[in-house]
Amino acid sequence: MSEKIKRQTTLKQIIELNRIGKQEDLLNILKQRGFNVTQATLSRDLKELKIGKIPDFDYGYVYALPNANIRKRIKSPDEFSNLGFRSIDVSGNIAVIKTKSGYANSFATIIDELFLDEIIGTLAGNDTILLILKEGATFNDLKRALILNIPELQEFIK
Amino acid sequence: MSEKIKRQTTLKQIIELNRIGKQEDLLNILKQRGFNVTQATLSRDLKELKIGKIPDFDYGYVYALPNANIRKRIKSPDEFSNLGFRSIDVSGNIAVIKTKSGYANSFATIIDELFLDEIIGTLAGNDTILLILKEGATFNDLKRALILNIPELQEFIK
DNA sequence: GGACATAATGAATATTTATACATTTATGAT
DNA sequence: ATCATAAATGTATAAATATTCATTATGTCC
Repeated sequence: MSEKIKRQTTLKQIIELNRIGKQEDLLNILKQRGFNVTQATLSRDLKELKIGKIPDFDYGYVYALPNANIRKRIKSPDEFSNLGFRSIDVSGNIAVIKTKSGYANSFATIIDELFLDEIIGTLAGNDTILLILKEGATFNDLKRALILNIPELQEFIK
Repeated sequence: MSEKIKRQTTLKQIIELNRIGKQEDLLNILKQRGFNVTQATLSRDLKELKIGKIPDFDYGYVYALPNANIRKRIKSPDEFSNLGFRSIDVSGNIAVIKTKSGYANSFATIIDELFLDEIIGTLAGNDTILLILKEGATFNDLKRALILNIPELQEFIK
């Protein structure tokens, strides 16, 4: 897993478990965990992860994960171990994911529930999923978003 | 209703209907509507209303209502039980219609039978329909045709 | 009405955060 | 490998926003 992905995964954990109000605090925690980056990088990470800042009753403002991610962490961690993922390719604004026979639907459901901005719709057959990309979204955007949300895919996507 | 409540109500409306990235823009819109306040007051309003700022795909960051408020504006489930229509989006030459679970097929059949010039084919899954647009047909062409034939859709397509 | 308390607001400022620019590092293609 | 391209990051700074402090409005109790 690339350093960036590791850091962003850690970041999600931190924000999930704490109420943090400024990037400076996040930086310190990251530092404790061995990630030495600057505020600028952190700011970019937060943007990529779609982490927002919302008013909190007790504290002023705190960082919060987007709904999609919050939902995702309810799922059992090993749910992804048997996704049946085979490959992903893209042509124009359509991405095609191949899965093991019969796995397309369940995999597509998982993707649906991520509510990714990059995807405007999915369609699953038996072992094939079509992802219709949003206008302007690139293959790389999609891949990054998928890996961000399903880190297990990292090794299968290049 | 006190001036403050009026202003905050207006504020929620504005944020619900627009993608706005900074308080300055909000201030201008408020001004147009007769509310003359400063950025400081606006900042306090946003905090009271628990309005946060979240990353958006196209724009950088946009203000967003807390989840509780967002859910309110979702139409009652039975609103168009006859069709199950949820939303329509387009990317390139493909339009994607989302329906309630299980409704895609019947809705697609209805569309098929309209024999619209703008559509060269449809494909339905469980809750998603793909419409392949004819070369040269725009999203607006499609929307116009759909509304013309299924007036009930009028209010859900903008 | 006047006196007191509380809420609302503005002006100025400190804090926080995004981003332009430059540089380095990784990734692909031939 | 070598070149070309894109991605990742740091530095410095601009942009955006929360807050401090002072002032004005809005009650409410007598």
